[in-house]
Amino acid sequence: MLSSSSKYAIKAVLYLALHASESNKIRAKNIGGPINVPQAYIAKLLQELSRHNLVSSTKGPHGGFYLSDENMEQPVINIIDVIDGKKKIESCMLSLEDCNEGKPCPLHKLVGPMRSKFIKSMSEKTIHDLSMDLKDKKSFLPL
Amino acid sequence: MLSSSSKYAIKAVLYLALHASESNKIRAKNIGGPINVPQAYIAKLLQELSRHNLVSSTKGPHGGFYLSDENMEQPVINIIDVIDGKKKIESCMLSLEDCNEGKPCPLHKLVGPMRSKFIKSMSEKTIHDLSMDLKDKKSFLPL
DNA sequence: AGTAAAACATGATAAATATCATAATAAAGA
DNA sequence: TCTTTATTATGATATTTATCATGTTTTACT
Repeated sequence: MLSSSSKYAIKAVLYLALHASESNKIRAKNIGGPINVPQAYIAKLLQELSRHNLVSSTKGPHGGFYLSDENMEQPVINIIDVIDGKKKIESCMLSLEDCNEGKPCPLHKLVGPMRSKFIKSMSEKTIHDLSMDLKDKKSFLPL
Repeated sequence: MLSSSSKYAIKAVLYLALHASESNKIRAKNIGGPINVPQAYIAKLLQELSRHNLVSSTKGPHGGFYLSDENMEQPVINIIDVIDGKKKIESCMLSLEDCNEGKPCPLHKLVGPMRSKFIKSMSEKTIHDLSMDLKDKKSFLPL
């Protein structure tokens, strides 16, 4: 459903949402451990997210990654989009070129409505929303 | 969501459901074209399905692949299971080891219900069901 | 029996994804 | 301004997944 990269990216961003702030940036090195992802790899992903303004960062001493208020209001799907590309998640279940309501593939009716709902949730829920759940112990992250 | 292999396999099985029979078996060579999948690859996948009794086959002249009545009654999910493995589709959205109702990951509530429904449909709908839709022009396959 | 036509089994190659490593750049503090 | 600490940029390696190729076995027909 999601690539490992996307999963890693979401975990990392949520970790930042909970533990980092502009006055307490977190280095890439210190993120891999807690979320159980190879350090070097998460660093690369964070850079990609940074390039697309989904996370904030500063270089040098006391530098690191954190989320600005603007970053916090991004919907989850933007992370997936940057890492995997939106096409991947929206494309037909059987990868047919022209599969749509009018000319659905055999799995379309089975899957279509759920996927739409899924994409809708992912487009509405922001990082902030999800991190609130975590803070309220309505959901959990550690491995 | 599904691997290319699974998609190919489903397409091939549905193609057989529509066009093959015990008295009119279809060779691997003649399946790739219509469903737009490399011939050699679909052959390999069909063998795997055959090994697991999801399609029927006979060797030699006039041999080929077809679906027995028993094959027709298999739920779609069995194809996915043989090719991708069930774990893959059932596993947590963030690949957390112990993610469940009691200790859900941040995406669990967003995705969980849909996935359950998806798996349920896939477990109920048989090849026969889907091929009926195709015959009735309620759904379509070609590329 | 012998021959040809097919699946079957196995392994080799290619492409995509994930992971690792290294050098360049920027910012902070002495 | 120099040194240190961090991201950033880029490329190399490894692993997985998809694709191709080749030989073996089984079956039908002559």
